Amino acid sequence: MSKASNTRHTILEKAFDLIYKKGYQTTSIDEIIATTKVTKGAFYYHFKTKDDMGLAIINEIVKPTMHEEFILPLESTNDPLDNIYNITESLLLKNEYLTIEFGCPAGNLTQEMAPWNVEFSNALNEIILEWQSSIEESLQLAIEKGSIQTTVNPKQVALFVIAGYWGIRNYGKLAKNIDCYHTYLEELKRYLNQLK
Amino acid sequence: MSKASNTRHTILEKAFDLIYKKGYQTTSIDEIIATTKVTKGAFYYHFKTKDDMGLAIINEIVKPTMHEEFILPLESTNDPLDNIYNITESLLLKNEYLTIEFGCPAGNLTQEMAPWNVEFSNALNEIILEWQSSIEESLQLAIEKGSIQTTVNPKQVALFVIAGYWGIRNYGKLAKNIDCYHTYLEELKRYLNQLK
DNA sequence: ATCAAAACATACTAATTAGTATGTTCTAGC
DNA sequence: GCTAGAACATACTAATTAGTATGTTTTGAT
Repeated sequence: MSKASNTRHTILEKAFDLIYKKGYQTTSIDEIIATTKVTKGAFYYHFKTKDDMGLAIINEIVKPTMHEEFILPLESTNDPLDNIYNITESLLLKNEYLTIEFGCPAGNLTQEMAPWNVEFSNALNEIILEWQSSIEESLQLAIEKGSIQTTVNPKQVALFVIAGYWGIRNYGKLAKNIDCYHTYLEELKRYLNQLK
Repeated sequence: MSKASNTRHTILEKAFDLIYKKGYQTTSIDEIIATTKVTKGAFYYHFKTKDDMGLAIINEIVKPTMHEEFILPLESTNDPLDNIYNITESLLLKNEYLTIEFGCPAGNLTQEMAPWNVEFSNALNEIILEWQSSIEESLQLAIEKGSIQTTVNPKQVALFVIAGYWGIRNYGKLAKNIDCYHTYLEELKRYLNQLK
């Protein structure tokens, strides 16, 4: 990686971290350049505006990360329902980048920005739709294989799972204790099993 | 209501509306006093700080409203599962104060403020715990009456329902279309029926 | 080695922010 | 009607904000 694109990437990563913890609007450019030790000139060389940087974070940090941690594991040969449970459990209890008090980065950005920034909204929507359709597809495959009931509606289940994940992430921000994650996972397991 | 307490209440209501739509941090005092046509002197006579007003909004607007719309309907004599479904449907599709693109006021505030404001966090947590425990209690009663399975774990189901609600509210902010609410409600119905 | 463009550095600006200082007016009890 | 405190009004401040103007340095191709 060239020195310049390294600077750009450093900004994106540190800014992502600040935004994940503090929110987008309340993370200032001054704060970002202070923690990255990059000057304002360098920042505005790489990004036209703050929103330009925000979009780059969604597309170049959030999107690939979610692809790796949410989508790819779904494509394993295990039972789709097991996959969904294991991915959720892993995200809630084992992921090293996410902490309970700060929630889900994509969820946070959606909550904060979706009503007021069409570009953010579209970029986030793309990511979520990708997640949703890969859950759907894996469920559809399971129906065809006969491993889950034919009355299962893949679209509904996918949405239900995603909503649950975002919701428990937000709940966790209040509870600040992983007990709620365990409780949630127990019920998720029951819910998924009942689809078999 | 005296003129003074009327001023105070007007501030709280209009500020709530702005904060619901724009977020807490990005709603300025200047904006609040502009839309309420109250002067800064009046504002700071009624509220020590912005956070003081924020707390008052949670305790005096959000809390009673949620009590009325989330808790009280649970106490009707219907089947608890029907109650849960009907309340959720009513909140998602029929509530006149809530709109899909702006999500859930309590969920928004949690997302934005929980990690950084202990007082907000505590106040919001109180509200959610009240909601949660009233769902729990109504499920417990149903178990005792024999109308749902004895293997149902009320704590788990309550958390699952709340997470789902907050999650679909956040999802809706991206989707900006009530189709997702209908899809979610279908699966919620299926999930709840399976507990019988 | 030269040179043009890429990459970065510094010092500024104009707007907005929460909050304050210092008033004036209204209202209720006497 | 008088008066004290409640209720409100106006003009300010200091800090912070995103973004810009105007530079200097670094880099890679020739």
